[in-house]
Amino acid sequence: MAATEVAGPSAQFTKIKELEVLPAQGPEEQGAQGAQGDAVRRAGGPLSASELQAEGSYRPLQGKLLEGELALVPAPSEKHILTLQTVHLASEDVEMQELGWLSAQPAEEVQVVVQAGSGLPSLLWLGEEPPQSAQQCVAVSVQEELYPLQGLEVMQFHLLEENVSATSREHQLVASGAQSTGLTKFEDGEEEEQLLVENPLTGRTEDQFFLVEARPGDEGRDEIVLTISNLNMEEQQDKPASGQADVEKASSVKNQRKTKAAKRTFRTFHCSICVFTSSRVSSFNRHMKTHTSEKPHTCHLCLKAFRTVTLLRNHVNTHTGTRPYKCGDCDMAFVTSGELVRHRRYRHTHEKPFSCSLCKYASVEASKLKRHIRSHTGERPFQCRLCSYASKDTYKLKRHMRTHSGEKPYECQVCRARFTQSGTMKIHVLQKHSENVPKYQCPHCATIIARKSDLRVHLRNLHTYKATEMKCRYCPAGFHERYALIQHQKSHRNEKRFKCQLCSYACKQERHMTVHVRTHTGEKPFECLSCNKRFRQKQLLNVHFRKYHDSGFVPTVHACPTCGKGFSRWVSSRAPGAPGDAGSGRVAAPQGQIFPTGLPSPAGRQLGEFSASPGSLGAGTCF
DNA sequence: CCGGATGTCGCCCTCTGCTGGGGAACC
DNA sequence: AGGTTCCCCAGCAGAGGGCGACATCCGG
Repeated sequence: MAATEVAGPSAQFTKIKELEVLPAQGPEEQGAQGAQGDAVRRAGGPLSASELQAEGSYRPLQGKLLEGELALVPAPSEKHILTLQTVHLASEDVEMQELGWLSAQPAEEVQVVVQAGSGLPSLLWLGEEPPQSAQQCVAVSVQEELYPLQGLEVMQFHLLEENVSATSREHQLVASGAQSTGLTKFEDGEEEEQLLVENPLTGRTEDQFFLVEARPGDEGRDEIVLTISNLNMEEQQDKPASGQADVEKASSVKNQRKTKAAKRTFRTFHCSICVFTSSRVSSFNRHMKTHTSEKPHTCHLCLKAFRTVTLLRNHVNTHTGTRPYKCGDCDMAFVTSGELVRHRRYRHTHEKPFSCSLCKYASVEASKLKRHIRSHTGERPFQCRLCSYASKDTYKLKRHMRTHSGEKPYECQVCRARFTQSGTMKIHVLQKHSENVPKYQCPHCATIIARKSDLRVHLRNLHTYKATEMKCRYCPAGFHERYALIQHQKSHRNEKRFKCQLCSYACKQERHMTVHVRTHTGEKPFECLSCNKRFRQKQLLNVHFRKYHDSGFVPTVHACPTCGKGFSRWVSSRAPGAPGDAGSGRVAAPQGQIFPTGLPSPAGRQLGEFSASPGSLGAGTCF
């Protein structure tokens, strides 16, 4: 192991966390890419079983990295993905002392403790002697606040380059759900592919393999114990003459697997169209069919073609209604087993394998998590072609398009009113055509409001504390809540606030005081254009004009039902607020006259009483 | 080759909450 | 008589649940 020299990193270490998954890949691919100096990322390629499992809990970590908040405490059974993060280190300038030091001894298995959340990466190199520079090390940065350690049971640390002289290096960290060792999850062929190493001098590169298991240290989340299993040690001692590398593992199980692997002669099949590789020719052949458009199996009902008989059968089942997969807990049945599994998660088990790292949201499906994440990122991929609106999903855009088309697909069955959204119609039916409509009582006043959202507006407008004091219009009192102010001002309502300076007259309305003051000043601003007679009130002028200068004017006479005597006015003296009262403190008379209740008027009148003043029109008239 | 497991895309639905116009009450 | 206030109401968008249909992977 001492002979193993960790290749020097470039100016940037590729390391622990990044937004995307870095799937494992086959040795041929690695070799090819290494030769090209490219990154090993298999973007868009199919994921391995372990990756697929890990992807089940895809967690975008970028936002958290930036904000540095939100500690995750998921259930131990949750799956998490460990992604890679690029750590930029100016290799020549890095002060080694500034970083933590981890030395992986040339033993089969080494345990080191990393202080979590320190922000600084620790440097890990192989051997007892300190490295000459950071370039000979691998950066190990564990930011424990980014993910729960109990979810990271095993990692495989894969160094792709073998020499200090290399210009760049790549590391792969693969999260695995295996219980004890990451490699136990691999099927034979996969494992062998993982373990194959090429040496450039012999046509293969000599890679470094480590198995890194991370778990919380004794201090809980304050430190992290990395158990580093050296997978290269015996390779140095026991390299097969064929040149094919053999990689050792720490456990006896691994040793057995290594022996098994060493006995095999491998050949990998590399897809010329994509990055797929396989050690099984059957898998390879099957994969190659995915690149053809050949769909030999046609539905006899709709002529749609499918690649396999199974797909065709599932499709035909959608025509026939055949649903072989029946839910044991309800009456639902499905065409495929996957639909049943998903249904059971939604309705019965409530298992939600996809968790958001930024909030508590979890979902049954990855697509739902993907959609949810847009609410954090603000991403709106679906742009309206007619306006600036952009949506986070296709359905919202489609719904939005109704605002342009005017389409109202939802019709009320009672009144035939149409609505753009079903929810709007539902509220309409509830409020307009239902009994026992729920009402919302304001917790601060007696107001009852039909909709919760309107109650919210009510609370906002009337019961929100205002920093600046609001003054009463009529007195010096001040209030911080609008509702209290209004209630207080209402207490002034029946006050005769306007007091005459020259006599004891008082009234509620300023305009009445204006008229009254004219009785003191003698002012008569309203002049009859026909006879030059002047009046203090416009209303008096109007009455005068009709009576004396309008030949077509016929005064209405109200006859007393008892004696038949005629009167000019019918006075109603209903109590304010009673039906017929406009609520404005005015009393309506059948002639259309309005009596300001605040003005001096015949007192003590009851409904049906007659106003009889001395003068014309029999016993009483105001003319 | 088959079939189960898993992933992906799309559609539709519900629930929720905000907004602004209308109209009646109020001042 | 006119301005203001406030509840009613429909419009509209955000977020999430549930399912249909199909594709792909992989073990047997």
